[in-house]
Amino acid sequence: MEHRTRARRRITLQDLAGTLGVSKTTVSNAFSRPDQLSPELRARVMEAARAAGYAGPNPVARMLRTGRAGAIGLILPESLPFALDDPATSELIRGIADACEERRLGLLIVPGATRARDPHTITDVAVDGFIAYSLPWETPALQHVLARGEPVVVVDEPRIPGVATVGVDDFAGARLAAGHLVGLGHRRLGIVASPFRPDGYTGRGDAARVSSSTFDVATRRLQGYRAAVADAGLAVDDVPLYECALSDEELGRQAGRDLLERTPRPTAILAMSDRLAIGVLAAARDLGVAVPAELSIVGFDDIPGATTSRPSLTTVRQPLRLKGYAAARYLLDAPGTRPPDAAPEALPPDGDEISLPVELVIRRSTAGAPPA
Amino acid sequence: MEHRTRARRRITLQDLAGTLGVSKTTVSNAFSRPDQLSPELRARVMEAARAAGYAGPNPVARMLRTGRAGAIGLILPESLPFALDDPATSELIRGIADACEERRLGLLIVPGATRARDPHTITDVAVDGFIAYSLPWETPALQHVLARGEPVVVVDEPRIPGVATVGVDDFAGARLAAGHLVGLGHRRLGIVASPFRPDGYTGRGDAARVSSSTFDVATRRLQGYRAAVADAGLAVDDVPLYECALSDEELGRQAGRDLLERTPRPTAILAMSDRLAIGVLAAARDLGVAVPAELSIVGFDDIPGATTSRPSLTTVRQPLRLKGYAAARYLLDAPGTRPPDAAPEALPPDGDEISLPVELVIRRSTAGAPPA
DNA sequence: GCGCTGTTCTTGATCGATCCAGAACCAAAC
DNA sequence: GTTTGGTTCTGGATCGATCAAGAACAGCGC
Repeated sequence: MEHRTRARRRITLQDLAGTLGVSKTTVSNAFSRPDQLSPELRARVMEAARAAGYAGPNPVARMLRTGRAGAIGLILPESLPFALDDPATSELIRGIADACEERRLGLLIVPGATRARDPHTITDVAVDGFIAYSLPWETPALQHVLARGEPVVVVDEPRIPGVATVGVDDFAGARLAAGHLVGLGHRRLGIVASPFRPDGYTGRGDAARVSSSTFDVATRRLQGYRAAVADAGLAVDDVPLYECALSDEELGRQAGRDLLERTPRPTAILAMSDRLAIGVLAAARDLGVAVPAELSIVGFDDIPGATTSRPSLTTVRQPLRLKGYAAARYLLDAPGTRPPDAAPEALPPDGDEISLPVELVIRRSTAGAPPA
Repeated sequence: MEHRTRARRRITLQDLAGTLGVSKTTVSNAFSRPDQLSPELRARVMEAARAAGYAGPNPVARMLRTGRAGAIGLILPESLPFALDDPATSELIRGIADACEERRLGLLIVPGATRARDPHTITDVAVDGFIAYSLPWETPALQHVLARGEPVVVVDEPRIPGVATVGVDDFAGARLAAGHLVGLGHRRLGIVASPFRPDGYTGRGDAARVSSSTFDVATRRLQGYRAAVADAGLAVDDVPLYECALSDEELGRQAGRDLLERTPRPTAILAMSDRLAIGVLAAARDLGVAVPAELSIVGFDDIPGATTSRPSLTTVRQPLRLKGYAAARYLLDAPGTRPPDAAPEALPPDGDEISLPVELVIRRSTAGAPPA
């Protein structure tokens, strides 16, 4: 037991150099730059290292010296368990992981940014840059990252001047969705929204909340919906809105029930995410409303579950996994980010906004409006 | 543009101390130990920091000095996308994340350990300890971690003398599953196994592969199955075995088809994971074999999908999320792991094996054996 | 023999913080 | 007036590596 209590100081590169009678640079080279020393000496060093139980340079010391951390950080708004439950988020993570594997980098996850007031977890973490996903304006964690001056790429939101952002054209996507419905003859629509503010509110739409929204994506999608509604000559204010604090099936169901119990009942519902849309599907089932005969539903995202739902979901597809991949690649390759020795020319400027394409995918949850 | 190219050296604690005319220790204390200096001076320091754009101590430098990294590493056998697809793995991650949030630690994911020959990704990462999940014997990445002497907790496998392991009693669980089936009168069983060696083999059982297995869990579950079979007075060697390279539905289906096309057809199939079992369910559907009337199926794990499958799955429940949580807690609290200042007494010895309980959950995929 | 190029290895500075021991100062206690 | 005690602040050593510059020595051509 003694060997643990005594906290025998771990052997260092310096020690090893000492016992070998060579300089520490040589030992360092043996591990990190094998071409810089003769094969025989290198073999001797490695042998001595094995004998001494030295497993290679301390990563932290190396980081300090080189300035590279070998990992990127992912800042998530909610807890990791929640993120894993959410297909859109986990697709995003897959995309980021794809890029990390290409570059052989670790992925450091820092969840719960929306809740955490304490910057501790963020500031104490060693990464080469951060990806911040779907955060409200003024998230303290994000402020700290920006203050620290580390490279950051934001995915979806918030758009911050001078900070690179990867996202989709939410306005166009939403407009496409709503345009599809009005094109099918629907005149009584309803909207199920993801949150406008990160305060846990779930309930009927509230103009004050909408106008003070701290979530860009929800705002832009709403504008897209309304643009199509207005284009069709309908009154934007007549479209009922239900806001859900979280994008999950249960709240979508709750929203669906609220909207479907109104009179006149909407003939079509726009949901800002597929999970919400699937919840609305459940609400329709609960209330005996036939989809798509009596009610059309359009989601957003095109998560895997959108094809397997009953009926399958018409939705706005966004390339979720690609979004993660693109964000990571941009983070790693953009000028502010890449190692100083890399050529700085011919790279996109900082603060870029990368917009990935969206596409309306028509499945079985939408059909012509029922006769009035 | 110039400000980026020029790579203006980032301001340090030292610089700040210089401009303020105080010592760096004082500045350090202002950030990390506010009680060590007068409120006025601290205010001055913080103000100057804000003015200078200094966002707090460099985490890497702090790590080097303090020896704490503020994150734990998770070594996964496959890619992260695969892990996220696998409900058992993602439950485990949830559990680990629970513990990380309690302790406000980051979670650094290092995937693809089975494939990676190059230790680079592992050795370059700064963490306070590793959780290694379900790795075959002699995974190079694991060897490196052990060589480095970092605290490690293994989840499930491999069991290594002197290394703490968190798992379940696979033998007992498997025996329970098989005992349930023979208790129902089944005499012709089949087994769908998770891999015995990490070489991508999928196909009929092979005694040589089984006896040279590098996956402890599969081995112990097989032994558990066979123990129950032997207890019932049946010939162990008569039970057909199909090995799947990966624990996913598609391979389970393939295995199911193989087993169900044999004559005599098995009346019950034991699968080493729920995903495999769900694949067997699909195979039965493909071949028009009624479950449970003509075929009983027992899974392992009790993933969320086990209740929603048609029919719902009888399975051996293991507390997946708790397993992750327990592993992380053990890593953080066990003697080898905790910061040197903590009291070392009254803690479990190193190399402990924590075994979490399993439980047979009987649902609708099992029933009495059909009349011969 | 002289300079030249190239390989192999070493020295000393550096990355940016924390920590330890102690200095300076002031107030209370004897 | 000296001691004691308690804040508050400082200087230098230290964590464990990498890096830039240069020394030592070899081989090669002329």
